[in-house]
Amino acid sequence: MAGRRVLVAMSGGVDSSVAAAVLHHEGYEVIGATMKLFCHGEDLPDRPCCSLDSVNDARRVCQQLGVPHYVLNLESAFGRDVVQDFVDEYSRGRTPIPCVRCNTFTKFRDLAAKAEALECDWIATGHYARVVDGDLHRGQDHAKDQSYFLWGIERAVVQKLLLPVGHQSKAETRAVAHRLGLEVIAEKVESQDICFVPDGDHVKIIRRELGDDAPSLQRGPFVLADGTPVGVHDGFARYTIGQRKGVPGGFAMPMFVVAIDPATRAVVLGPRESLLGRGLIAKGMRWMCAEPKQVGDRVEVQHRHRATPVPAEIVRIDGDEIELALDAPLSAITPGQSMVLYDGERVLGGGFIEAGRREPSRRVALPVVATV
RNA sequence: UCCCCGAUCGUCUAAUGGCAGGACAGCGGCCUUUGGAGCCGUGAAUCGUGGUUCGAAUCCACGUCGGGGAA
Repeated sequence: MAGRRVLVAMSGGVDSSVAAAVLHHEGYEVIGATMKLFCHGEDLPDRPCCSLDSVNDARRVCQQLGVPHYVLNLESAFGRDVVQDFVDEYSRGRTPIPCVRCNTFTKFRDLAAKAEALECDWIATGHYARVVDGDLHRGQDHAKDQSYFLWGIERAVVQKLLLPVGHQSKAETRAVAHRLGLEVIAEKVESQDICFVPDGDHVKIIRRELGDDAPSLQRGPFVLADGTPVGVHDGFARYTIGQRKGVPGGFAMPMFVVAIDPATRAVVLGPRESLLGRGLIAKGMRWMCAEPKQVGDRVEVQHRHRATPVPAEIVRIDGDEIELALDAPLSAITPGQSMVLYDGERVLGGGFIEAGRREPSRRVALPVVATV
């Protein structure tokens, strides 16, 4: 093992604080770093992460450990890579996944670069995932596993990644926090919602960035698959595939959002069965494993956080685009969301969902190339 | 300004003289470091005014609103 200097990304929450404390006690030379990603107004209620209070909590933990603490300003890059993408995706009728982009670009690229600059040998976070033999694995506690959000990390960065809480449950993490005397943060509530959306109202962010006349915020029709209008909505950015809330009632069965068409601003509704897909196409595919899989290989696909992965076969790879044939149907395959490929516990890679297919995707018979 | 038909929770509907029920939407909670989904719980209606009846969403009269109708 090379050096023992580690940059710990500290949000001020329990998990990353425990990560820092554990590494410190194990003899690592810990440097705490809190990222400043955006600027809220002053009078926002206390939030579990990314607020001024959180920066203070992270600093206090570092003071208690007797390690340095830095606040790194990554606001402009975060604004471009995460916030801008967030509003762009909604404008295109897709559903963004900011946590993945934040991990991919902000935490494990930009912050990793800072670690490099600080001559750190390692980078650590409080994520519930594990690094095993250079591969990223699910967190030991599957109920808390966060590997779904981490598929975009470069393999080279994974080699330098330490995830001290990945082998334990949340309850154990809290217990460790108490044992190590981190009473300041031991019982902080879980962070939830998107960190840069203060009150869970993502429409506000879109309005702030694009103005009141953004097309995705204008009224538009609810239609059935055959085009029959069945109501009016207040902006397709308020909807995502598989959504039931905010859909007009009066049908014999529950109706869900099946598609969003930004051109006509139509939100298409259908019954639960119409959400099922047997094929999946993703772009921006990144392989995290040492040897990328090939057409014909079998993998397990997870198409949303906390979904049960299904077995699938890779039927097509074109550059960073991949197409999968699913053994079992998945519900609500949503453009813009992540799909992550696993081999059991091991994360193989992931990409952004481009489309789902009703019928199973099939492998195109490859033309036989003359053998040498 | 004559005649028909219709009007029940936000929506679609059930109850045809006997406790106004259901589904979806809404709201609250659980779950969750995206958005959703799911689970549990919960508020919500007989167009109005009279009349008949032990009892009216239901029958009668008038009115209001909506749809239809060849002096």
